[in-house]
Amino acid sequence: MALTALKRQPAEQLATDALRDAILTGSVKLGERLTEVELADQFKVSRGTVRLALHQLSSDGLVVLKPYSGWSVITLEPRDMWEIYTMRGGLEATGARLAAEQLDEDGARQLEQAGELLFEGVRNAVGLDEIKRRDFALHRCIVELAKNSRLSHHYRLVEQQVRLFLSTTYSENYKEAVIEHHRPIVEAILSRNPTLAATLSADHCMSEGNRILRASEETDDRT
Amino acid sequence: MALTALKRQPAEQLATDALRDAILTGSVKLGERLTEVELADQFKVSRGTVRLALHQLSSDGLVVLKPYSGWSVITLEPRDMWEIYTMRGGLEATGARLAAEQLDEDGARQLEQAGELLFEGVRNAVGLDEIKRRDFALHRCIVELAKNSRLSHHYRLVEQQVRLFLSTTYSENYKEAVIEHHRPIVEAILSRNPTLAATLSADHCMSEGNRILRASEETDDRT
DNA sequence: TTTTTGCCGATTGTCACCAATCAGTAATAA
DNA sequence: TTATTACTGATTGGTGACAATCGGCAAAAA
Repeated sequence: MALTALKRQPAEQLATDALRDAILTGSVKLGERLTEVELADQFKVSRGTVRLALHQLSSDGLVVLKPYSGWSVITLEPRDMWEIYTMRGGLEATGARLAAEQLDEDGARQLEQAGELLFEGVRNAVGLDEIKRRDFALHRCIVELAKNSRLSHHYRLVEQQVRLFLSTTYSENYKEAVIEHHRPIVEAILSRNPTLAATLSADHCMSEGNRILRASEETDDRT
Repeated sequence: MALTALKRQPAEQLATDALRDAILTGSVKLGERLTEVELADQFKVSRGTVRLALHQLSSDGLVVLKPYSGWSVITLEPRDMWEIYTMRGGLEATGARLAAEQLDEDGARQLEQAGELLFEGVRNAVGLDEIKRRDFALHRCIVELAKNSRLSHHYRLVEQQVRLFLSTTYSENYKEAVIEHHRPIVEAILSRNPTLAATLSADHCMSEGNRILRASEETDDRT
């Protein structure tokens, strides 16, 4: 008798996750219109269930509802990118500060591991998607080390929005910068320097934000 | 013809707001159990509507759902207070920094006004509730000056949680400290010093958090 | 032509009913 | 007695039908 507990998922949760995933992977586009009946048909659940899912995602800031009129996936203007990256910077700075203040043996090990995984990936030139994944994982690791569930929650929401336009914005040649951007942050935390860790994190996000903002402006110019 | 647009509110919104208000004012207690049917009866709406409202408040972190079992208002341990005040500090620091960076004539006027309203209230000894209101208003004013809708949104959520245990934690004798705590922050922003504004804001929240944490520990000791 | 009015299809908003699940209790068997 | 099973009430999970609202279009009036 050593069976793993199988977790039932209520349909509302499944629908929410499925739709969220569809939005984040870009299989439903930004600004696309969503109707409750159509989604209900596709997911093979009732409208009420879809409705609940949509409201959840609305709280997460991924879709918006115009009353009695319709749902649609949010759109992202340059202004939104600024907002999102500013938020990310602020939250990560808080996270990095707390992480550095409270770092223990176990946390140090996790952080080193997450960092090394990213750096190793860059050196061995694994796929760009994989690098992105490890990049996100490192940032998330830092935030988790703050041991603040509310911070983690808010950060997850912002991270989602980052993914949202990262799925449209590409960049092959920023790989080299990854190591030099992240290494100092990791080391500041490992050496338990809260102020430095916070400053570096905020700056890193700002420069990332500016880089992506510039990239998207170039794209806009072409059109 | 100069009639103000009357805004119809869907029942879901009304229910959400009413329940939120009931929780924040303490007319439903922390940890109290909530059933969908009972709420539906009281609000004179259907269960589906209440259900939607509860899910919304769940996203806001005010209530929690144990699947197939029941809803209840969240409870707040000392650990939660630490989390909340840490968050608040981080967000306000970000807000204050941005406010100082982008301050314009109009913003400066609003900030001075909000500050003066609070300080004047303290000097003239208006009610404690009124002081709290003006205190919140000043903090909110600063965050709004950052002109970042996402920051405002996240801050509102955290502010709600602050109210949640401020409704149970009292303190008559912190009035004197109010001016000396807030004045420097306001002036740092007015003098457009982002770094100082951020630091002061974070420190202010931390000390507030510690004060309330101590107060609640004393209360716990008595029981 | 221009403005107003009424209509219609699409979509969300609301409701009442039934199903699934949980937690505690009583009945039953060892 | 003790452990297992079956039952029961309460609560959430899910569905289909109906009502309210919106936006655009066509008909009618000016």
